[in-house]
Amino acid sequence: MSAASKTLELLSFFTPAQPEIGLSQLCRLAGRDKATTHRHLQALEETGFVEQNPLTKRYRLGPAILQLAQTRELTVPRKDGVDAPLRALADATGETTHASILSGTVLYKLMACESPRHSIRVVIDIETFPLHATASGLCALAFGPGPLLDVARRPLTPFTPSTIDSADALTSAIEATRATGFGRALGTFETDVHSIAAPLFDPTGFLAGAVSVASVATRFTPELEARIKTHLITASRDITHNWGGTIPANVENAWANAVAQSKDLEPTP
Amino acid sequence: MSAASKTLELLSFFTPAQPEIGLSQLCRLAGRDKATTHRHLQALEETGFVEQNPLTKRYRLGPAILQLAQTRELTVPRKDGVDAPLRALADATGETTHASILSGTVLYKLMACESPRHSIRVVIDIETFPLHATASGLCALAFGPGPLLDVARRPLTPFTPSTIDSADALTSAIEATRATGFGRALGTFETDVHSIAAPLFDPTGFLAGAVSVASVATRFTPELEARIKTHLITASRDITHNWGGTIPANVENAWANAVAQSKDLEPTP
DNA sequence: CCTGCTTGGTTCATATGTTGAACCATTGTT
DNA sequence: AACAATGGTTCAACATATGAACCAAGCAGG
Repeated sequence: MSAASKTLELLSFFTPAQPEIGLSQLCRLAGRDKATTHRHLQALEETGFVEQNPLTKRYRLGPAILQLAQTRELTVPRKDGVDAPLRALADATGETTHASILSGTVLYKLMACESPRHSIRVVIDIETFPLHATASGLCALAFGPGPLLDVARRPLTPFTPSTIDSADALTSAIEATRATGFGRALGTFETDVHSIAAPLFDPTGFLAGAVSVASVATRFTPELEARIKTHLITASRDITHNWGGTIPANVENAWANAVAQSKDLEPTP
Repeated sequence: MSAASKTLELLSFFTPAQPEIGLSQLCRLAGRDKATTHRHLQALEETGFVEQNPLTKRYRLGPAILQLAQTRELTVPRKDGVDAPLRALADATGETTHASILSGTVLYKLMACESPRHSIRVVIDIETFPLHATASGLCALAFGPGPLLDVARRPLTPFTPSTIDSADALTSAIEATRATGFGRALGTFETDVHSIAAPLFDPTGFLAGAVSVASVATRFTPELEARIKTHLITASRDITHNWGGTIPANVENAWANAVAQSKDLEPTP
């Protein structure tokens, strides 16, 4: 691992839950020497990526980040165009929703939105989504670039007893995702969290990310799942459209089939 | 310069004007070897700070930045609370306005706002403000932490024939800023750009940044200057208040004196 | 006042990771 | 076909990162 990577890694320890970190604390978190960490922090401070609270001497993220974020959003507008559909999806389903974007072989959280409907709800507090264990990840594997598969297989970390742990099981999960147009992850990342996700596409037709609804197992009935799926279709179409892309025909077809089947199996009373 | 700094420096070449940069181009911009730059980019890509456009193979800023920006804004809310006052200031003065924040010894651009009043207007296209040559910089020097002075003196780069080029001249400019509560830079950074700035403060009473109006020399009359100053006071109070701070008494007094004097000298007809 | 604990920060010999000229593979242009 | 771009890779030479040990400052308790 390069020195630069190690330096950049430090930034990932700053989260809304812990926005200010002291030198010693950061050493423990990163598992690195104090001198090393200090020099890394100095490099980050020089370039404006962190700054030191003059009162507490602790470090926090710096202003340079804001500028880069602005440039990024101008270059690849993603946050714009996600907010409204994500909120609408949360309102319609009464569950927590989130959107993620694929960069290289990593699926990053872009935004999450909780519905106030239930007091027990899922909170998304991870920054990147494991590809084999989440609904969004399955979408990425099913509709994203090929090399993703090699990366996903590498560790196949078992988060829960239900986590997919064999290459075969993963392949069939991916096939199911391709067939229905929805990623499905029932307690495979966190027990009692059931998620359904739909893919998102950019103007070039590539998979750009995923939108997902995370529900609590105890209230995840087939009716809810069907409702989530219909609203997911809308959300995915809206976001993809806002990003200047269109849903590929094969995905639209898969959705149509999936919805038709669920109607056959569970006819509305 | 550390390898990490060099890596981070690469990010600063991505701007709204040039959001996608190829490897060779970036080598030229950074003046570094191709292999070096490539490894740096890989480190940035691993951590999500840049991503490669799969079509053009060129690099652009990545999604990790957005998350950090969100955390930063939650930690130190600055953008919120600047937008409205800055816009109001631009409307009231008919000139380009901008806000900057101090981090360590560097004054970073936070946001700029152009007024559509005149078709000839100032455009802020720098990312950091030289302390000795800009109105905002003088505010930082006058009201900011002491060590800033040592840094400002180091190069004293002459941007225009009017740029302050001696330690004595700088000292008296800072004293003038302290006395009036306004930083004044008439063509010292760019010829024909006249700027007035007021300081901004955070909850701990430290100088947090500056708010500034940049006008075109040919229309910069004493009347306009007076109007800019009164509106700057409002903007500075508003932003500082939005950041949870208050204007120190000495600054308020300086403003009161400055406004009274300008009224004596230039009585309203 | 001292002792012990924490914190942020610095030093310097060691060796690890970084560097860049030269290299290859593709692509588009003349 | 030859040329000149592009992105990307290799490896010996060397510069730079590393971390144990160190200092100074602040704080709590006896």
